[in-house]
Order: sequence, then structure tokens, then C-alpha cells
Amino acid sequence: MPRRGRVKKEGPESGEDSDDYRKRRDRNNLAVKRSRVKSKQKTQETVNRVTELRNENSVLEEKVKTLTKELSFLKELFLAHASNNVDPRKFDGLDLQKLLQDNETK
Amino acid sequence: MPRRGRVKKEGPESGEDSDDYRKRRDRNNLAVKRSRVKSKQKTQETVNRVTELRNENSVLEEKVKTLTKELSFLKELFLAHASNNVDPRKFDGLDLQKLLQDNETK
DNA sequence: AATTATTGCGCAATAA
DNA sequence: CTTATTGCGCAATAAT
Repeated sequence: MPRRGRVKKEGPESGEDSDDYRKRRDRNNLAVKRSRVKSKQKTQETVNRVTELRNENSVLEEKVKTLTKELSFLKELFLAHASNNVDPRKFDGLDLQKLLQDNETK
Repeated sequence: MPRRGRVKKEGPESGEDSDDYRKRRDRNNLAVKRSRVKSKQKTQETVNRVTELRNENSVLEEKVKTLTKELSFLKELFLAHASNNVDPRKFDGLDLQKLLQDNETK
């Protein structure tokens, strides 16, 4: 990792190299800008990713909620049957899809 | 928003205010450091948040998968029954929990 | 060995 | 007036 922080001074050397110095400085300044732009983009993407994941999460939570409800409903139906508290004949011709759908809305 | 970017120069004023200038610069430099530390913390938290959300997401995906499988299984059982392809008496005493658990592993 | 990329630091403008 | 935030440039040094 870079040690950073001005420690020495090393300013521009003798006049002759002044041109080179400036050219090098200018090129580095451009590199610095590129690097910082890239860094900010990355940060922004991370922030956006959080938003996306939150949404996906929300959808999944909802899905789990719905599925759990459906499953509960079917289990109850099953257990009621197994306990012989429900006339098995009532199960004949049941519209399962409709039952589940109706169950979702309550 | 700040206009940023050196535009003027305004270096330290006359000697008299030099002390005040340095004091102000020093205080600002501290403020800059605080601000940058805070900024980096926020960025890091965002990165961590992405990791957390990915994990939550993974758990939820798995949950949905399991619930969907269980639900399919129960629906099949139901439909088989409704179609009278299964002797209703076979449902009596069914261990629903065990059935679902066994179903998970396939 | 040279060039670019990254990063800590300080300055100044300006936002809060 | 004070602190906070941000663009910019410098220099050290990491990375290629």
C-alpha cells in the first residue's frame, strides 16, 4: 500500500527538466481524475446494487408468505381429512387451484 | 453545490493574519480528514450491506424452493385423491410432517 | 525501466 | 463565524 502523505519535497528539478516534470504532472493529474471517476462509479454501483437486492428480497419475502399460506391451507385440509372430520367425498372434484387462489385473499 | 476547483489563489494574507490563517487551515484539514473517514465508512457499510442482502436472498431462494416442492407434493397427493386413483383410506393416519420431510430430500 | 493507477494529504471554494 | 464537503493538484508508491 502507498505510504501517502507528503514526506519529502522533491519539487521540480532544475529548469532543464521542468518540461518533463510538467508533462509528468499533467499526465498523473489525468490518471488521478480517471481513477477517482472510476472509484465513484464503483461506489454508485454498489449503492444501486443495494436497492436492487432490497427489491428482490421484498419479492421473495412475499413469495414465501404466499407459499407458506397455501401450504398451511393444504395441510389443514389434509389433517382434517386424516382425522375423519371431513367427509372424504367432499374432496372429489375439488378445484385445487381455485381453493388456493381464494385462500390467498384472506 | 460547491464550485470546487482552484479558481483564484488567495494565498495567505499579510503576515499579521498568518497565525489565523494557519489555525484555520489546520482546523479545516482536520475537518477534511473527519469527512473522508466518514465517507469511507459509509462506503464500506454499503459494501457490507450488499453481502448481507445476498445472504438473506440466498436463504429466501432456498426457502421458496423448499416450499414450492412441498406444495407440489401436496397438490399431487390431493389431485391423486380427487381422481380416486388412491384409496382414501390410505390417507388415514398419514404423517404429513414426515412425508414432507422425506419429499425434501429427493 | 517506464508508465499508469491509487491513495493520503493539503488547499480553497462553497455548502450547511 | 464554524465545520463539512468536494474538486483539484502533489508526491509517494503500488501495479502493470
